[in-house]
Amino acid sequence: MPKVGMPAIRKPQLIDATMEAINEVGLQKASVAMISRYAGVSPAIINHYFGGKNSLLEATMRSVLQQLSEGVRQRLDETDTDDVIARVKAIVGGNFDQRQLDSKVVKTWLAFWSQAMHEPSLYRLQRVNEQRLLTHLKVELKRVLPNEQAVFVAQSIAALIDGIWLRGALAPSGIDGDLAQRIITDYLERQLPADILKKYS
Amino acid sequence: MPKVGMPAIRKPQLIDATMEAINEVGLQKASVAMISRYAGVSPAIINHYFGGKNSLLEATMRSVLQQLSEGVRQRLDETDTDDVIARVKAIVGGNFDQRQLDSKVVKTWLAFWSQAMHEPSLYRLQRVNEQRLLTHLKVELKRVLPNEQAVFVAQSIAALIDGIWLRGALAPSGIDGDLAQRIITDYLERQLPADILKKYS
Amino acid sequence: MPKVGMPAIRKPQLIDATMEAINEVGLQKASVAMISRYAGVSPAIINHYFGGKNSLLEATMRSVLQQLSEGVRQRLDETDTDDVIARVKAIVGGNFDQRQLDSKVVKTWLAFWSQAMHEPSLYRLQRVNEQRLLTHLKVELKRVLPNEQAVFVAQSIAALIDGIWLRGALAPSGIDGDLAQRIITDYLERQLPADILKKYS
Amino acid sequence: MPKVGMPAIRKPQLIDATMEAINEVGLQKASVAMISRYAGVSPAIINHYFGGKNSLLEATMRSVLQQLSEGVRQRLDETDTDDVIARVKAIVGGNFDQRQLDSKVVKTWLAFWSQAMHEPSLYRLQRVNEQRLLTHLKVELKRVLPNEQAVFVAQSIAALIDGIWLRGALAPSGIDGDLAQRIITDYLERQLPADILKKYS
DNA sequence: GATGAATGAGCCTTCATTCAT
DNA sequence: AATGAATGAAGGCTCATTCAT
Repeated sequence: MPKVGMPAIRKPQLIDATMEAINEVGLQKASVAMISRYAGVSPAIINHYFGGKNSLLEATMRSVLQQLSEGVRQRLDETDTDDVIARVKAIVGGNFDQRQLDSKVVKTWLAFWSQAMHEPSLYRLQRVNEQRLLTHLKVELKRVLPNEQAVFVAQSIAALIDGIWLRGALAPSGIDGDLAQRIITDYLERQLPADILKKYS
Repeated sequence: MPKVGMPAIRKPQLIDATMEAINEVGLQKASVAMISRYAGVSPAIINHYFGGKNSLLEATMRSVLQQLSEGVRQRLDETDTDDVIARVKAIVGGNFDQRQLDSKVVKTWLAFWSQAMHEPSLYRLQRVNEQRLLTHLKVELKRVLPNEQAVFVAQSIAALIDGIWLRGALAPSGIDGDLAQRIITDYLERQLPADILKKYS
Repeated sequence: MPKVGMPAIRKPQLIDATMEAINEVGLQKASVAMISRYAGVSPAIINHYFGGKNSLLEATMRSVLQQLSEGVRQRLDETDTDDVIARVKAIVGGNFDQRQLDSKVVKTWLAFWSQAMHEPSLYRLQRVNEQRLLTHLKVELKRVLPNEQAVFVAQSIAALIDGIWLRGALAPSGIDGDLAQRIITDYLERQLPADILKKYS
Repeated sequence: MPKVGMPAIRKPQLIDATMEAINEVGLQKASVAMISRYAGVSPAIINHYFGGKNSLLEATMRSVLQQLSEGVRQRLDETDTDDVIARVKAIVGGNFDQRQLDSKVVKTWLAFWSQAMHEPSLYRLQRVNEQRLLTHLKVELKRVLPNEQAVFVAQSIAALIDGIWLRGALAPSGIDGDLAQRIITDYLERQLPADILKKYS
């Protein structure tokens, strides 16, 4: 009499426990034993559901990325298709969503970022994510800027997002989402031609 | 009389081997055995000279930070004290120095960045470094911008530096130092008042 | 459902293996690897059940002390409450019980005796044991001797017990329990007043 | 230009350092490095002068035994050849000499006692010492007691000496030499025939 | 004589994983 | 489905010893 639907319960539970463990002691010391303890289950469960620690870590990262991706998509959906400034703000806002600023998530992010350089499976996930951010920005900017400048500005904004996030991750005061918006909006406004600016303000 | 002066030879040798190991397999898997193999010495030597793996890692990070710090200082020394734009460029240049872009160094950086969140000793080193970059920038910018804006722009440029560096670290093509200079110079020029700009171009 | 109740099997098994190892090569060289080999299990099992080598050693000592304590208590229980000479003999007998004279146990005892001076946890156990012997003797002797002499005689008998035991531990012929009884009984008879003696013989 | 007479300086210095190390952390943790640190010399010195750690330990034990042996011999030399009670007291006194009660010496003794069971070279030294004490006592006692009783009493006194010493070694208050003399003298007086007793008191 | 350098062996412990139940 | 039992591999570290100087 196997209970049905257990995977749908156990998997998120274990992914959450993984992030908690990483938050507490770092990826390096987040052992299977500790993760399972956080989840309140036996260590063997992890192999049962994920087939190994590596798969669990990959699933955890995938979960974080998905959350980010959805945060951005949602905000874009709620934005006027033509209001470029608002759309960029939506993208920035999605990247500084409250859930993304949780210590647990931030540390998990950073851990995977470092880890990704040595694990092809994580690397691919990371790359897709990086490119998606850039693509989103380029799509919007190309509608109001010459092609070349659009790419240039997109790269800058992507760098600002990651840079502010990274520096905030290390700061004792945490990541300041509002400051991020102010910095990036200011930057964007200085790049847009006067007529576009006037149109949306 | 015994051989003397070995520490001066062994310590840098071991630090270099540490970076090589991190470059190859990541901090997590960079074991004492592997590091000593890269250095061509016995594993016990690490404890002999550093007293433990942790101290070696700390020394390695310290070494990377020092190299960065010196790169910036050198470039600043070669720059006209009054030319703010040139001085900011020097700071940026120091952060994108050829030695800092070496794969070995980049991966070591990132590994420590992630690790720093869970090891107070590394955390402190990292914080000092972060603050130093910000301070350097603020000192220069305050001479040409109102106080509040100077802080704002300094934070932005610091974020751009770290963001471009971080995104480049993950990109297969590596970090593009020239692009960094162009993006940041462009940003700075859009922030400076017209009269200042004219003066230095 | 997993196998259960293993601790009750494994713990005594590991404690016994520890004594065997100490018997064979001494406490100093009794490594976790060797102990687990004697027990026919993997070295990791020791940490699984005891959480470390030190705890296993402490548990081993505790086991020996308990065995001794029970041996004395049993013999006292089987003795007439009023027959002081018989009760002292019971105490001596318990200390020279066959199980306490086994080479394995003797060497373990001696090893811990030496070790106790530098490990507080072992020291406490040892002290309790020492004091218990003395107390047992004093309780009995005070019923037939003036207070001061009772203490004096109790100390002497305790010393005789430990001294005979210690010297026997080192002798190739082992510990001679009968001789111990004769020596101590003779000593006691020479200390007791004539009327008491007559009463119990 | 080798300095001459160095062995005569270094060897006692190292033996003393060994006892200090044993006193501080126990035989088990008294490493060559620590001993040499106590002696203020390089670890290699030990191999130079003793050819290995084991030899140093053996020499240390030999030194302790010699000191004991001399203490007894000296006191016997100062005693009337015919006064049996005084001679036994001399033997006891030698075993509870002030130098033998030093914490450093006591812990060294006990450490070796335990160690002796597993190292033939130490075992032999220990045995010789044990037998010498017994022989000394028997020689004296046979002059005033029937052969069989003399052996019996000698064994008892030897056991008292070792027992009091052992129990005192573990007690926080240390070894009480005076109590030892009182206990043993009392015991002896109760064993001696009345005429002998009268003769020497 | 004396020492710093260097090492190989071994130790305790941790850990991801497998398995019988 | 779930788990306690068990393990082999590996990790960091300590240590006695050797050697060139």
